[in-house]
Amino acid sequence: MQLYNSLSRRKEEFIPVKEGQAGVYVCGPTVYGHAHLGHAKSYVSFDVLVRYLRYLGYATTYVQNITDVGHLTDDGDEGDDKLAVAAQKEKKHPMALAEYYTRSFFEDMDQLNCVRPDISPRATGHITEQIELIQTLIDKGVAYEANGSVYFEVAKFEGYGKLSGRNTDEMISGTRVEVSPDKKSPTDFALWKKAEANHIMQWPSPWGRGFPGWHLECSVMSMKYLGVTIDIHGGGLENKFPHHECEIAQSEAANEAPFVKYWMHNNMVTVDGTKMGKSLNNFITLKEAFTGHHERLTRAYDPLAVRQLILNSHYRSPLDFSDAALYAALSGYTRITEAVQAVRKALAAATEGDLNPAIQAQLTAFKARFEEAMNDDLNTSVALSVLFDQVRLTHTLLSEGKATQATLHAIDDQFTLLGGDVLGIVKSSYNQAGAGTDDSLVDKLVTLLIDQRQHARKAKDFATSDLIRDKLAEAGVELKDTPNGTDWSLK
RNA sequence: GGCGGCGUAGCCAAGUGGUCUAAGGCGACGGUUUGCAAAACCGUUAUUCGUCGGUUCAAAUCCGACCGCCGCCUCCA
Repeated sequence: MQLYNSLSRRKEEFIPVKEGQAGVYVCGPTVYGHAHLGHAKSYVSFDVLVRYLRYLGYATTYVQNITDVGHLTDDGDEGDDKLAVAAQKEKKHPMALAEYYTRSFFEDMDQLNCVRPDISPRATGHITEQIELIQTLIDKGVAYEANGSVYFEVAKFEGYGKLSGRNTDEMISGTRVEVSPDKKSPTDFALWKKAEANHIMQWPSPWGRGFPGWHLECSVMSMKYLGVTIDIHGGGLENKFPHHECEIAQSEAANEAPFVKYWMHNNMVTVDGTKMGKSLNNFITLKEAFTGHHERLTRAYDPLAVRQLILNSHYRSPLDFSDAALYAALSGYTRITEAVQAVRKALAAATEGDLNPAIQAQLTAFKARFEEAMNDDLNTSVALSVLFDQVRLTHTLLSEGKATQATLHAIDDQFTLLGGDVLGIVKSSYNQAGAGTDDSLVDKLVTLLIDQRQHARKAKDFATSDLIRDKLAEAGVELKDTPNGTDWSLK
């Protein structure tokens, strides 16, 4: 598999540190608010990476941190802790706030059908390790204590800037924030920050009470769970600098070994063509997208339609969310879903017999094209197009009505494998009533009305049958007449 | 100001030197099917890839200029 490595700026063959194994670390959320569309793009993209690595047979360990301390409102090391600020606003303890939004995050990611990371380490759970790493860096002479805080001395680390393509001179001249007098150089960054007395989140350390700098947690936790050199480190493009640059500096200075083999960065999300900002009134959380409670959305969107929209473009391309784009993705998603449901329904009534070799050959060709696309730096857009080709094949085959159980099984298995296991947009099972309800009363009433409509149709009383269909449609129940009877689904 | 990216049909989007008179999805239109629909299937929908110029036997793909948009350097995945 070829992956684009942000460090080398080109596609490279993926060769893990340990044969047959893959260690993936992805920068997780800072849990001070509900997850939004930007989080969705990032975590769906890396979810597909992890799923595909597993599909290829790599024993994959997926680590994604939860940042619950240290991420400042200002990367110049001068702002307040984001969690502390939000906690004060919501009148909650920072840990309560972190817990609340961590749960919210997992809920949303589950909705998007992202596999849970194997380990979701919290920054606050690794204070000891962070202090140890700081001490190592001081001992090696690349970090210094000043007035209760500890800074990393960038000038002592030769490779600083190799990921983001910046040099320190430019950075100094471009500095826009006021520089702390404690720093030897404006480019130095905080490893440990001295806490004021009123700061709730603080821990004892050899340098007095304080809290860790934001960049440190990723170095410490990736090292702890994946080793000194990890295979893949993923994150958003906006974190390339300074966050990832600082991670490299800390980790490589401490371990004297390469930190990451493959750096992967996903591109950003815009909404209606402009960047998503809290102040721009175009900030859409996932919960808002799933419920439709946002002025820019005309309806609620199935979480997997959001997933489909994300997979429709490449992870390294920017993605513009709009109601129209979401709607288009929903239509496409529905088409795939209905094809899968149709196969499974037909399967129950299919005759026994051999697997149709012509169909088998087409499925094999689809699979090869799918893998070729995914092997090329996770080209999900092309992978998805293969799925649509399989949808067409499926409908054509079903309309002939001659497919054997073995043939339909093969189709279903491939939908489940490629569309389900890898892309995560095909479910292993769907509710009986299509769009789905487990309310048996609704089921009975709709069935009753469908029966009444059938009587009217047989009697050529189309005025009545159409009235029933129209009224049901108004109530959100859509009817479809098929050769085998009438299907219904909730819209 | 510094660094990076993007501009492909009505919309989303893949393709980054020849197989491109450019995947796929959505939408629209025509047809088959249907009592009528819906769904499905078939067909049509970019001789052209922001503009101009250059390199090359050959460019959407490489180079240059220009125009437009976006991101990072401060909040944000």
